[in-house]
This record gives sequence, C-alpha cells and structure tokens, in this order.
Amino acid sequence: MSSATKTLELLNFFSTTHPEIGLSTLCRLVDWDKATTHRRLKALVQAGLAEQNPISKRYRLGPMILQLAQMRELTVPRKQGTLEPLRQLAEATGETSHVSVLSGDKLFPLSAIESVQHRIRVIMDVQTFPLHATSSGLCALAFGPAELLDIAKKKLTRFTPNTITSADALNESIRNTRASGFGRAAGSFETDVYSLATPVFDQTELFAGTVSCASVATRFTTELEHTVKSQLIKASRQITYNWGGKVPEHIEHTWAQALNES
Amino acid sequence: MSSATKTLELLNFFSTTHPEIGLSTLCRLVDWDKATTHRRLKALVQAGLAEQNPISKRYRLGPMILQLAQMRELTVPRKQGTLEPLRQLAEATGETSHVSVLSGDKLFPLSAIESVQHRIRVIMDVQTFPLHATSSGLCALAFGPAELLDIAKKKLTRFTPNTITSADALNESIRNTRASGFGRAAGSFETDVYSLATPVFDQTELFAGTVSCASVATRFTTELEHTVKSQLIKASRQITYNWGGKVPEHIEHTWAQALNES
DNA sequence: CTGTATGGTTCATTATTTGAAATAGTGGCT
DNA sequence: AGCCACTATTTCAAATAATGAACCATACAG
Repeated sequence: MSSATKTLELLNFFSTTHPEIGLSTLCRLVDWDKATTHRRLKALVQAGLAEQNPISKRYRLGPMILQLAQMRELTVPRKQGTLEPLRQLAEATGETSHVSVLSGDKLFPLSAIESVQHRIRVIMDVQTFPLHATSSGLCALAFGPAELLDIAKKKLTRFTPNTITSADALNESIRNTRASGFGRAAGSFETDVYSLATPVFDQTELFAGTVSCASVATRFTTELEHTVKSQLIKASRQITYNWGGKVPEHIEHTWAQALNES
Repeated sequence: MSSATKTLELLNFFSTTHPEIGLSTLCRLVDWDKATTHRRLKALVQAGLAEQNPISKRYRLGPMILQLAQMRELTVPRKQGTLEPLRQLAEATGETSHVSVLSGDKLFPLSAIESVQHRIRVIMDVQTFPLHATSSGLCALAFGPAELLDIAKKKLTRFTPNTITSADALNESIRNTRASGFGRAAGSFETDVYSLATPVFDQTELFAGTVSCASVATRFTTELEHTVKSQLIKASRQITYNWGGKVPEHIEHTWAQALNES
C-alpha cells in the first residue's frame, strides 16, 4: 500500500459527528505514530484537502475539495442529471431513493432523497455500497463488469441474519437480477429495509450506476412493489438519458416482461 | 516534498480543457516516469479521487470528490452563506464579484458571480489568488495571519507592468489597505482590471476570507467606486454573519471613515 | 509486417518513510 | 504556580516504499 493511499485514508475520518479532529485523536483513530500522522496531515493541508482551524488547532476538510467537486461536475456531469428524476421517483413512490455511481470496483452514493423531507442530500452513513448486500450492489454485479463478482465474493461480510454470505446464494441472486432487470434486497443490509434497484448507463453504453428505492418491511406490499418498479424504470431511463447513454435493448425487454408478470 | 503531495498534484491537471487524460499524456505533462505516474494514478483511483473511463482508458476526476465536498459543506459551511450576499453585491454594482477563503497560506476561490449572466459559479482560471497582486490577496496580507507576508514576499511574481514586485511597495499597499479597510488592485493581476476587496471573518473572529468586486478601467469612476465600497461592506457583514462571525470594531471604524472621506 | 503510438508490469537498486525518543511551546485546570 | 494533555518538531537507524530502464501486450497506420 502506497504512502499516498494511506495519507488519503485520513479524509474518511471527517464526518458530521467528527467535523474537526485533533492530532492526538486522529492518531488514536488511525493507529499511526504521532509524527507520521502529522506529516501526512501536512501533505493534505498543503494540497488544500484539509485545513487547520487556527484557534482549536484541530484539522478539518479543506476548500480545495470544493474546487475539485466543481471541476468533477463540469467535466463528468452526473449529479445534476439525477436530481429531477430522483425527485419524481420519491414523489411517486413516497419512499427514500438513491443514485449510486460505479467507480473502479466501488459503488459510491451520489445523491439521495428522503421520503419525508423531500430534500436532496447525500447519504453519509455508508462509504460505499456493499455489492453483495444491497439492491444497487446486485445490479452492479449483474450488469456491471464481470471482475466485480470475484471482488465481491472475497468479502461477503454479514450485516444482518438475511445477508447473503455464500457464493452460491450470491450467484442465484445475480441470476434473479439479470432475469428480472431489478436488484432486490430484503433486509440483507439493514434489518427490515426492503429495496429495489435498476441499472443506469452512460455514453459508453456501459453500466455506470444504479437508481434505487428503499422501503420498510411493513409498508412493502405487492402494490407498492409494482409502483416502485415502474417508477424505477422511468428514473433509470431518464438518468441514463441525462448521462448521454441509452438503456440496452435486452434490459428494456426484461423490464417489460417483469411488469407484465406482476 | 512527500510522495502524497506529489500524487495529489495530478488532480490539478484535470480541467474543462482536459477532462480526461491518458497515461502517456499525463506523463508528459508532469514529467514523471510512466511507471511512477501509473502507480500514483492507481493510488488516486483507489481513494476514489480519480477514475478510469473504461472505454477510453483515460483518467478523470472521481466520485469520492463529491462525497468529500458534501461533507466539507456540512461540517464547514461556507459556500451556502455567500450566495445571497454575492447576488446582491453583483446586482447593486453590476460588476463581477468573488468570495475567497483562506486555508493555510493560500487564498482559494469559493464562489463567483458574473455581472452579465448573473449565475453563481466557481472561477477556474486561477488555482489560488496571488497575495501580492489581487485586492483579495492584499486584504489577506493586511488582516490575515502575519506569517502570510513572509510567504508572499518570497514570490513576487510579475503578472502585468503594474504588478507590485518590491517588498517596500507591498508594505505600502498593505498600509493603505489597513488604513482604508479595502484591498485595492489596479491592473496588477490582469491588465485593465480594477478590483476592491473587503475581509470576511468567521466564528473564530479571525480573518477567514474576502469578498471582492472587479471592474474594468474604463467603467471605474469615483461614483462606481463609492457604490462598490458601500456594497462590499454590506456583503462583508452579511457573509461574516452567515459564517458565524462578527466584523471587528476597528475595521467597522476604518470603513466608516473611508466612506465619509469619499 | 514494420514503425509507433498506447496502457500496463517487473524487479534490483535507491531513496524515502517510519516511529520511538527527546524537546519545546500552549492552553486549561486545580 | 504546578500539572496535565495537547500540538508541533527534530533526530536517526531500521523498515519500507519509490524508482525507472526494460519489458509485454495491444492497437493502428503506412
């Protein structure tokens, strides 16, 4: 593991519960030597990815991050194109909805909308979506690059009693996802949280991310499921369009079948 | 210079003119060995700060940047509190307006609004504001931490015939800035661009950034100057308030004097 | 089929990073 | 004042990572 990679790990410790972190605290959190941690923090500060509160002497995320974010959206527009479809999805279903993007072998949350407050925000409680335990993850495994499956099988972490932890069960889930065009997770990441997801594509015509909709077990009737599915398809098409892509024919086909059956 | 610092330099090469950069091209741009560049890119990709277009094989900024940006605004709210004051400033003056934040020894652009299109955007043409050549920079030197001055004096880069390049002239400019409460640059960064800036403070009661307003020489009458000054003061107070701070008494005092004189 | 691009990997050599210890300064608390 | 916890910085031998020339594979044009 490169020294740069280790340095960048520091960024993940800053959160709403820990907006500013002092040197000693950070040392304990990452379990590095004081001198090492300080040297690495200095590197982040120099790059503007972190900064030091001049009063409290504690560290926090830096302003360069905003520059880079602006540039990312300018050069690889993603977020903007999800907002309206996501709003419509949440409105029509009344449930919490997410969009995630695939980068390398990780599924990053991009934008989310809470059913209650109807305000777009990014979920912070998960760094990336586990591929084997979420509906979005199953979509990525089913429609994304083949090498994802090997990576996912290497760490089948158990989150709940319902989490898939065997390679066979995972294969079966992926088969179902491919057959129906929907990723499905029933309490496999968080207990009592049911979710459905559909794939999203970009201008390369390849799998680029997912849109998903989550509900709780008690609300999740067959009626709601039907609504969610048809709305997910709509959102998937819209976001794919906004990202300059086109939903592949065979997926449109499986969706049409899935909706007719139910 | 640490290996992490060098790795993070790569991020600055991505821009609207170079949204995606291939390995060979990047090697030429940074003048590193191909293997070295590739390893460093891998580190960025692993952290999610960069990603690889699966088709073109070229690299671009990654989605983790958006996560971090969201977290930065959640934990260190800055941008949000500038938008409305900035809009009012641009409206009242009809000129291009900026807000910058100080982080370490650098002045980062945070938000900007064009006089013409009246849409908030972040300026990309400068990485950071040169301290000796911009009105915002002079504000930082006059009202910010003392050690900035030593750093600024070490690189008095000339941008135009009007750029301050001697330590004495810089001291004089800083004296003027302190006396009036306004940073002033007359074509010292870009020819024919006149700008004024005022300091902004945060909850630590320390200098946190600047708000500035730029015009062209031909439009820059004493009348406009008076409007800009009074509007800058207003914007300064508002943004300072939104950042949880308070404008120090002595600065309010110098502003009052400066406005009476003119 | 050869020349020249591209992206990516290998491995012995070289240079950097690491971390424990020591030192100093700071701010809060009793 | 003294004490404590914290940040910050330096030292230097040992551990570790970075380096880059050479190499492989692929794609494409003449």
